[in-house]
Amino acid sequence: MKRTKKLKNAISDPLFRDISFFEQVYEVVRQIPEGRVTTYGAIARFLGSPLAARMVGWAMNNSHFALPPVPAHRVVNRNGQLTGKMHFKTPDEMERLLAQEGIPVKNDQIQNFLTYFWDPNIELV
DNA sequence: TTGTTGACCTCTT
DNA sequence: CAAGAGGCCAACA
Repeated sequence: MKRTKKLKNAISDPLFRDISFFEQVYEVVRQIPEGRVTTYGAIARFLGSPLAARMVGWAMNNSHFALPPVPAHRVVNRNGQLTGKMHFKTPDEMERLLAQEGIPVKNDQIQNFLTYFWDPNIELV
């Protein structure tokens, strides 16, 4: 499918949504329950591309445009680090949102990460 | 159109 | 055990 121009519109215009890798990522992220987190790799694997974790990162970068809003703060890297915190409105936004949901964060690192980890490959059959 | 660059992960020296 | 490279898909110059 030709999608160069179309996809560009889809990204820049939230109302012009298209089924793309990005959209799939958004869908998964929206399924993350409150107070739980998942990883880029888990999402990538769930979408059928275990090695496409970087793309998930890219998707999150554009998640600001997505409607309905995507809880991007619930996605961290494999170690439970808040690697994307600098891409929020304010650097402490991500940590604040997580803490608000009852997830302890210290030095950009989620404490007891495995306790809060939510794997779409298991939860979403 | 080609090359570089990502909010990353995994396998290989 | 540490370090490097490859891989994925899309954006941008």
